[in-house]
Amino acid sequence: MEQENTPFERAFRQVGPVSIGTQLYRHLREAIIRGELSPGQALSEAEISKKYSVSRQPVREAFIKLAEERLVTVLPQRGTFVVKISVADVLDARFVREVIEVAVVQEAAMHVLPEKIKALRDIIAAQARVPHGQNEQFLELDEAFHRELAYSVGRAHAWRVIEGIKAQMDRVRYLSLDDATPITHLIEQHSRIVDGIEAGDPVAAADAMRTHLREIISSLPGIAEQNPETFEQ
Amino acid sequence: MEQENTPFERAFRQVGPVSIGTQLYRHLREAIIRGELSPGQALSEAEISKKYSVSRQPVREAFIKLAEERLVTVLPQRGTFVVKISVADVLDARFVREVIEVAVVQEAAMHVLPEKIKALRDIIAAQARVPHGQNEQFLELDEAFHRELAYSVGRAHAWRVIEGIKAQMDRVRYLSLDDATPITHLIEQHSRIVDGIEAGDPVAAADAMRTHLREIISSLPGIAEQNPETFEQ
DNA sequence: AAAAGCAAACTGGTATGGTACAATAGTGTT
DNA sequence: AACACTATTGTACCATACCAGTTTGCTTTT
Repeated sequence: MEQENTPFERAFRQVGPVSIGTQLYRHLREAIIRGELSPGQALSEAEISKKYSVSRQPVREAFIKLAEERLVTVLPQRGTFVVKISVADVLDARFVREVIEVAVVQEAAMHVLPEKIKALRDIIAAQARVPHGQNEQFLELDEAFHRELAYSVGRAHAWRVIEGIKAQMDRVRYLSLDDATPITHLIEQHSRIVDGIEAGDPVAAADAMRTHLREIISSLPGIAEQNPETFEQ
Repeated sequence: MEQENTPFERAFRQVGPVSIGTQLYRHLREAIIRGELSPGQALSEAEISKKYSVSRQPVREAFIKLAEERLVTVLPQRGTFVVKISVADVLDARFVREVIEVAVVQEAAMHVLPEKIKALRDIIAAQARVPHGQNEQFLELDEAFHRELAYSVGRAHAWRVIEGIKAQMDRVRYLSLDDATPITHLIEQHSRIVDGIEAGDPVAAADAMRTHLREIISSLPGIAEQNPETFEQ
């Protein structure tokens, strides 16, 4: 965890309609995806509740949501653990994500509004302005791009599914932030996707998306070799 | 809810590694999908906990899981409600399910093992033996068919996504059990899907799957007209 | 020295009391 | 009669205590 907090000063309190449990869930989720919590690491309810000066109850609820997302596994009376990354699972998840996003981009190429294309171009432009080394900011805009793409054709449910899969894939990306594909290359791929959409060419758009998604995890085998402790088996 | 329970005799208790909260989740999930709990109906923690003679804690955890699956919505300090079915959401969910299952069946047509084909044929044969009117049993075998299909090509993650989507679609199916497509017709469609796989013809298998999934919700507009209270807006 | 047994220190699961907020019914006012 | 205000009820949320398994480490036994 990156931020400490002094005792007697609780890090989280219920603010507005956002419960402490939900805040904890979001916080822990980010920490796991970014690798700040190591795969295999034990996370007890008591430990987390003490760390953030809250009761076990909201911690427990956060764990339940994280378990639903396969980011932790809860073993009754034994412990809760950050799940290790599985190469097979990531490949399987990529397969599902690819077929969904390819279908989405094909729909977009056939009947998307010009204003939506502009919104996508704006996100790409923002990515180009991200300073070198600000990888987290880049990944946020990457998420915005894929979200906007799904929403542009009214596929909210598709995005919901993609979002869960993306979390698993992003865990790998954070492990390979440096030696991964250069950012400029990824921006270029985003542009080609929008080019295909704007040209009304579903085949070109689909090909661009496939290339993009496969390149994202191209470094997976090497990463798994370099970090045996964070991967399953 | 179908089953009553006498006071002082709790319906649920923690048995083995399955917690009360998990049992409640499964029970309520089935009840919602089958329409035994009406869309829009309020479900308070206290009410459910009293009904099953358990504390509010496991009920609350069941609600959280149901909310993650979009089967209930929790409004803080206001109540928890069974979500109404949305025609747009069902269509959106079907879109995602179609692209996934079409991709799965294409993979299967290209390299599936003969023993897996036999397993699929066995499920279809079992469906043919289901007595007329035993719709729940038929739907269980329908789920087994689609699960076995995904597992036959090692796409466990794909099935996990399909499972969630299927819940939304099954809510509609339970509403239209009688006037829906005849069961014999659906069995025939399953057979054609396996025919395409066995013939090693990805195009035929994909077409059969598309036809099948679109027919499943063909009755959606009519059902929405007949049950305005259970649908959104 | 090795193994068996036992006790203490964990773990997550459950029950219950209290809190803040929202909705509502009722009362008083205009 | 219509409206403002108040008290009551009901909700999900949080905190805390207790429970039942699991693990761990020490002690005892062989």
